[in-house]
Amino acid sequence: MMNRVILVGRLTKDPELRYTPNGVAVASFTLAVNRSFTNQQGEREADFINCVVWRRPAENVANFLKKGSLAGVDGRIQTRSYEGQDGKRVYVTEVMAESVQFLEPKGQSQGQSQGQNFDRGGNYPSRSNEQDSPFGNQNQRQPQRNTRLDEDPFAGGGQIDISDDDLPF
Amino acid sequence: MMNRVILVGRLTKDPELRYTPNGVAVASFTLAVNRSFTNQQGEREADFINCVVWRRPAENVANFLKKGSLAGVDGRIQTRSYEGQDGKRVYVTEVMAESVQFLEPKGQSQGQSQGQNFDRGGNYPSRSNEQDSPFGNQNQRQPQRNTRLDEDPFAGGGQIDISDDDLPF
Amino acid sequence: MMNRVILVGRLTKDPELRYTPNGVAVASFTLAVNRSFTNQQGEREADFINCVVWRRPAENVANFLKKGSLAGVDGRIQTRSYEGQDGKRVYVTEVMAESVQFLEPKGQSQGQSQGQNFDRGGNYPSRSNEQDSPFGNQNQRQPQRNTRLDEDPFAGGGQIDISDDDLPF
Amino acid sequence: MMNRVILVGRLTKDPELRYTPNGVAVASFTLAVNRSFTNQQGEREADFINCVVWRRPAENVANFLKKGSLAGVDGRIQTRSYEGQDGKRVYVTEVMAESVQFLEPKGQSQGQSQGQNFDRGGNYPSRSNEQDSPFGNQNQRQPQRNTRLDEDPFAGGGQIDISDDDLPF
DNA sequence: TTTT
DNA sequence: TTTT
Repeated sequence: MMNRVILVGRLTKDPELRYTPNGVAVASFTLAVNRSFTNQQGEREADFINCVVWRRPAENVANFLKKGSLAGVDGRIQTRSYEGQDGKRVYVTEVMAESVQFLEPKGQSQGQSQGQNFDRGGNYPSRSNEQDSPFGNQNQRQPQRNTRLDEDPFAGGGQIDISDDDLPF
Repeated sequence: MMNRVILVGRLTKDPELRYTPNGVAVASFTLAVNRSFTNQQGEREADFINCVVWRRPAENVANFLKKGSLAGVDGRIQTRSYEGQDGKRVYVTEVMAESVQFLEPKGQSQGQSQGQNFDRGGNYPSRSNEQDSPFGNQNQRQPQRNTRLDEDPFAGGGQIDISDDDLPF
Repeated sequence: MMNRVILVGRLTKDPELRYTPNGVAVASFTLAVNRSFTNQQGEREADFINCVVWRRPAENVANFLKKGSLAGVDGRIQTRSYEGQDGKRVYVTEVMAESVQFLEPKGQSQGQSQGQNFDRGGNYPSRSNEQDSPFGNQNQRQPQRNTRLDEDPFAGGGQIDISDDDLPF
Repeated sequence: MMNRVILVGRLTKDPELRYTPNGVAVASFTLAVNRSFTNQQGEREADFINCVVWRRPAENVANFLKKGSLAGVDGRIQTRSYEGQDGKRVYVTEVMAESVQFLEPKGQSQGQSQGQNFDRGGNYPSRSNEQDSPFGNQNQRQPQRNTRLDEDPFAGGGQIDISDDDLPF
């Protein structure tokens, strides 16, 4: 089984940074990737691809990228599902970024670190629980949260009234 | 802008082959790609990734792959949206396969063409309208169909009563 | 069989543009790709990866990229061999770019076409002979040239006295 | 900077497994990747791509893959150079595999672990010195060996009389 | 809900 | 709605 995605595009908005109850950082952002071909009307469309990063690179993304920034992503496609507000299952396909590359030239935008690679360092817990570890082991009132992400980070859940352990991340 | 996806996984079901009103073949299928790591429960999960192919490779996919077949995909992530039955916009992220590789060994399953590459040949119309050309130019009662795919090939629209030019593909 | 390479890096020199006897353009250039990790001395090394492009994108590369330009490449790894000057076989591994992306911001360097994708258009001969077609069919005094490239475009063959049909491309 | 390679092909020979003086495993093998197109003579050529893996996945490769095995590689292109026997610099381009996927069906060949992913586990030292750490820090009579690999694992150095700390890996 |  |  292989699963590899590489993208270069521009952020449609500032990235969103959140923390799990256990203090693990997650950033989410959408990349607009212009197509290399035009449609029948001669227009160049774009794909809008939702991306997620964890831990240190998440914080780097939040610090160095903003709406319009040119960024590269190397990661995998990930699918999850959650219960929608109407009670039916919503299926989500997004890119889990393993490294994010800042492609904005030095000095342009506020980023001082051109071409820096926001890699997952080697000092993090084993990859085998990278998705689930953020939720911790204690206090599992909604234990399914440990297997699959149960909310959509792109759905704008911020305005919903949630207690700490309801947090999607 | 760059957009590249490579997947190797197994079909969750037989592929579905359809034709646009203009006679262009489209196949859709879902690839189950097992993750290389395990979750907190020690289970190996999978991602279920929807893929679409057009034209000749679509027909090859329909002829040579079936539920459980091991296949490789080289393509791009594509996003589209359509009007859901409840009137609200549904956003779809899927993989538009440019070539599909049959990785099943010879003789296993019915496929007689091991390792064959279901490439888009060179004899097709220019890539610049690959998404839209299937829908043709005439009879545009729902002209938005020419810019964006307006139905979800994975939503099982087959049972809906549609006339020829309502076909999602 | 699958073979896909994606690179983002900077040109180590201006690209070299040549033409085959049949007038087909080939550009070659080397991309310096900084590694995301440091070595034992704490230095960040780079990989220097030779790339080749054909036809229209070759001319775009020659027109829009120069030493130091940031570029993205989507292509395949290609291996060839040729007779070295000492009579022994030299093996070459390089990237055959299918599309080249100019990632330099507008106005920076002379390139006026930021983010333009130097794709192979759809109007070229079928992919099935993309490597060989440049050499044409006539005048095959060195017919092996039609099967495999026989000189190294990165070896600096320019200073060698060659007649038109000795050209490596 | 981005650097990503994905390959699916067959081993041209049994993999070679070596150990550094410090006991770190390195496997090298060549993947034959058939092209998806044919040349002017209508023949389907192949690219022969040298690959290297380190540590645990190196041992898995040595145990489960052999000549003819179908394998997938996810990694990066790496370039190095070493002093040739004639005193001139030899430049090498190869694929440093980060994970190797065994694509042979169960029971075919000796491999009992179909579809297993020979990933680099999470329990290894940080990626920042993945290339150099095998050589250790002590006994650096040829200190350049710590910065760049100085011999070609594909050159068949086995027959050369070398003491332990001369080992290329 | 989309970027230059 | 998921594959071996």
